[in-house]
Amino acid sequence: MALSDANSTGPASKVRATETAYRGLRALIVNGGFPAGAHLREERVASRLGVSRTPVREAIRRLAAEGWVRIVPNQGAYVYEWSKHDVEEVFALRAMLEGHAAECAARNATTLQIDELFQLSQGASAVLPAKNVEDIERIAEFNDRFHKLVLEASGQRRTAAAVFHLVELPITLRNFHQFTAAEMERSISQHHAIVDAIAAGDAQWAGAIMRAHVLGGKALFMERMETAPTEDTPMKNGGANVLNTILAQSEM
Amino acid sequence: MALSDANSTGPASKVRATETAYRGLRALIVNGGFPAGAHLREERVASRLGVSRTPVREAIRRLAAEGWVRIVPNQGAYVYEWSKHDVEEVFALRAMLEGHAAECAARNATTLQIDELFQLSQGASAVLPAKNVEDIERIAEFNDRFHKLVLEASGQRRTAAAVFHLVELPITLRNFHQFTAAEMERSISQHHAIVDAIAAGDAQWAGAIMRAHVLGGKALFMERMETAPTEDTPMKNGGANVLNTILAQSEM
DNA sequence: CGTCATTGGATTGTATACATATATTGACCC
DNA sequence: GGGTCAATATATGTATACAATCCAATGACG
Repeated sequence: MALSDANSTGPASKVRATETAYRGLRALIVNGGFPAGAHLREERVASRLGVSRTPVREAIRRLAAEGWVRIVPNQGAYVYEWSKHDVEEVFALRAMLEGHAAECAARNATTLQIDELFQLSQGASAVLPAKNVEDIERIAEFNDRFHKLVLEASGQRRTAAAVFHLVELPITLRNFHQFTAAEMERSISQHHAIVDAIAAGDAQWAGAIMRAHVLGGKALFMERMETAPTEDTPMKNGGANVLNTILAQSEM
Repeated sequence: MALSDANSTGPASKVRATETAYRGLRALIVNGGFPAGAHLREERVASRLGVSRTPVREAIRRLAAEGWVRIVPNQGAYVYEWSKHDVEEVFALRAMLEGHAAECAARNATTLQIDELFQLSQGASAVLPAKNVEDIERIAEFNDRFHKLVLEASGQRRTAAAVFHLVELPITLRNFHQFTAAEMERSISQHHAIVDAIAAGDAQWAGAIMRAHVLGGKALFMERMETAPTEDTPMKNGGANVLNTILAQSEM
């Protein structure tokens, strides 16, 4: 989907080339254009994305900071592969960091922010029951903004940055597509509870729910993971990183 | 100190320019060459460090990812200032992340790693009581390697990266210089306890001590902070960022 | 006199050319 | 025939030239 744009050889419409490079390269990694372990030749990537090496270099550095690729000095960048262990680590970190953020938000959030959180969780509820893909997209959007806003309301700039870093706006949102109706409902109801806790100023409560919420997402994610890979993907080049694909099929 | 090298206009010896740019620019920020809020003009920085704009750009991106500067598209980078709030956030994050890492290390550490941890904490003890600056440097070195090794032994790659990110190898080590003999002894004895806990495979214990250890460092740090700034530094340009100076007078 | 459009300077964004380091391949020697 | 060394090719690291963008100052118009 988003790939069609990234692969186009023509000049990248009118947006900034560095953004084109970043999104395009990440899409290529996620969708298997560059499989795990692949050596990212700058020029090759550049021509493939229709930009020059400079923005590609910046994109690679950024992806390295976010943990997608590994840079070897004077040798280049190689794409990391996501093991089950990596996924577990990411969820554990998110539970810690977002839980902490929720605690801080319970102490620091402004009434305006609380109100917006309320409206976001209400907005998601209003869509239920989701009937089509469009509905799901809307819920995902609400979900996305909700988590972002909690991080913002925490006033913990570095915590927020660390979470973004981890897997820029990751999993919870992105695998919403695979949620069942019941799972979706539960997730949204947890959002309501988080708002309540923050509004009440109860830090412990807010943190506990958020941690449970994230770890709940992890459970669902791991469930899906068991079935997807280890099938006919010989871990070589073939069908790309199924795992990566699940992780961030974002691209706007 | 390290500034003399960073300010030299001559060609940066023979090492990589990108590294020169990164270290030099960070040193300039830390030591007040660019005060908080300053606009980092790429060309100006480049000429000041004796390299071209390209490595400077990479350095800026890297510093942005680490939270030292803020990038505004099409406008440039501005150095962040470290408020008391920031310091508290960083210590809170470190307590969480390093505590978590200690827990994982208690589960995953190899006997070899445990042995090395033991030797590192023993090595620091052997230096006590510290008589001169050189002794303190050696203890700081042991301390540094100890914390790094715990992160490595945790097997949590991303957690380790996040901690590095936070304030690349930060505070604990750097303000060792200001510790009293008693404080130093206590810190090292806590290292011993951490090794014991990891060796025993007791995750909860290891995590608890590590958290206490980091937060103890925070208390000492905040104590020193009260006295240093808010004196005659009108928060403008004057005597640089005292806070930043304390935070990372690393350089090597 | 205040507000808005225009123009000029300065700065970032991007592309490309050049320098340097690494990996590979082939030849030569053992 | 295998191993080592050297030469070459390829890729990254760095510098610089050019384009697009933004900010500020200035002048015109209401």
